[in-house]
Amino acid sequence: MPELPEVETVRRGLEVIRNKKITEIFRSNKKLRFDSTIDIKKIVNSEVIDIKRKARYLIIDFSNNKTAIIHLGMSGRISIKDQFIKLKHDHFAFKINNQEWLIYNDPRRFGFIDIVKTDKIDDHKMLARLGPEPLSDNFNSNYLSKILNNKTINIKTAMMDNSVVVGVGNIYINESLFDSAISPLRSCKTLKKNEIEKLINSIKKIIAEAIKLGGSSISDYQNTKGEFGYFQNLLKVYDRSNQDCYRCNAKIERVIQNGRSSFYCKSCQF
DNA sequence: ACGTGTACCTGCACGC
DNA sequence: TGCGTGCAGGTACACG
Repeated sequence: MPELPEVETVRRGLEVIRNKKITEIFRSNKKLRFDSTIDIKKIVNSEVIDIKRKARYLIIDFSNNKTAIIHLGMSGRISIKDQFIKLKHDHFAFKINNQEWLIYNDPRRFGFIDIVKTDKIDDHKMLARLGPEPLSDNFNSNYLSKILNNKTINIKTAMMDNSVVVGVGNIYINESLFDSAISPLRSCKTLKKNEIEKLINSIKKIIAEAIKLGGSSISDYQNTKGEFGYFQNLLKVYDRSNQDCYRCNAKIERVIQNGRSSFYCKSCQF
């Protein structure tokens, strides 16, 4: 489900649990990406003191010096509901202040929850090798040129690597490459400085706009209130194979790169 | 050290 | 209707 804009939308929705107490916990016996032996009961009776996001990870700090790291995988969804009536694929749930429930549902189970000591969070193996946030000043053309100069892989695969830049997934990299008129097939090394600048600007613009619109609801993404995002209405290439290019009217092509679909226009992306 | 392919899992849309 | 196939927002790892 989620790239950075969707996770950020969920994070904002979780603000309603700030300063509230976890009064009860449910955990299914199904394994998520990590084993089900992680003891999430450690946070019962503690209060939520902060809700952050790093890359596509939700980071929830608790008053007892514990932190929950949650990733939504491909199909994870968090909702806040008045009642907890367990549905298929509900894998954990927190009762909040004895009144509402935060419920995690994930059919494919590629997501996870882990609980670590708050001061050890950066040691977590999933957070260890993350590149800059796309909207931060650290993600700039000096930084990116240095990285791309050494790479022989295609630009699309490189930009989806979380050690290069975080949170840019298959939807938004396809859109960003279209916006900057760069072919996803280009070898990193061949990008000129002005193209790198264009690409960075497109990524920043598109990610920011998608956050503003509450993310993209392609199939099942919803925010914590069960509402859909709107950015999918603005998608220009993603999932548009054989349809007309909005810029030049040629047909959008679909190719597979590193096992993922890429959509692009052969006649106006170079 | 880097690049590629595969595994993890369920559900859905499609064609026969 | 039913079955087989391919595809889906991500990430880590095992190979060459």
